Amino acid sequence: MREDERLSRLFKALMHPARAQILDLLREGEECVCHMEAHLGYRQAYISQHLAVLREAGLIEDRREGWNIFYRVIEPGVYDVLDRARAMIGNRVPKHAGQRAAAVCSCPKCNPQSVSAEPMTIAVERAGAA
Amino acid sequence: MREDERLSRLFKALMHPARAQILDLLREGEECVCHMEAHLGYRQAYISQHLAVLREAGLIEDRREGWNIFYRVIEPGVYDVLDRARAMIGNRVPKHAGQRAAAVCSCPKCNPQSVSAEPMTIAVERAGAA
DNA sequence: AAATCACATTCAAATTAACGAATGCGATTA
DNA sequence: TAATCGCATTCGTTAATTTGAATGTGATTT
Repeated sequence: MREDERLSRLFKALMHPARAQILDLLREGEECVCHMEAHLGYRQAYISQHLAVLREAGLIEDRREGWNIFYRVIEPGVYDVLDRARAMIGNRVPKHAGQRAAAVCSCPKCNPQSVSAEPMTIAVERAGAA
Repeated sequence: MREDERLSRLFKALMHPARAQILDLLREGEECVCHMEAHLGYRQAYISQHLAVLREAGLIEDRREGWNIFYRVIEPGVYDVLDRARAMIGNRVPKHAGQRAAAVCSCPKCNPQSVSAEPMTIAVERAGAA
């Protein structure tokens, strides 16, 4: 693949706001899909589609662990690109918008105590439950 | 315009190889359209279309001088983005592919001696000319 | 083996980008 | 003012991207 094609493919991957959000979410390390779903507020299939674009662009790779699939950025240099771009347009780099609203997904990383925590139902249970 | 929209617009502008070439050609300073046409080998209208995209993305601005219109990069920070991107994918930054093949266009910058040089006909004139 | 969980893929419709061809336009010269 | 120069814009067609909806898949539990 030629130089300009690789460059084009990189920018094409960074072009979409949802994909930039996903990459920002992966700044601190690998995350599962349910984590992105919970923190970004997109539908699961929608996220999976953008993950496929990022994967085919060679930016991320995945690892399965039981039910969950964890994604991580292959080359941290993407963050240099993202940060320079934000600096150019005069924006701050997001302090990974997640962090709060913890344990909203059921992956073992978000719920270290109970290896197989309850499904994504949190405090708000069915109104008429016991 | 929101942050993510501005970021998206920037990457969308950098996405196309021809536009990256144009920006690389403007590293050393302003150039006229005929210069890009001569050095990049694209048709004039094609270049103008990409210049319009770059202009609407807020990356370049133009200045008229007689017959020629000179373009320049507004925010040099784009080169930080381009260079980081190339570094990430393991490519060198192009040493502005122009420079040689000088004076192939008729703009006063390429032909400082004769303010209004002959049109783009170079050595190869009409076969049957005097 | 059947059901379930987390996630991926396919399909189709709508939007947008790319690009060639043709034409328009402002400034300059004759 | 008519012709020319350098460049911009519009138009139409083709290709790519986006996004929702539906469905498929591998690992796990029962």
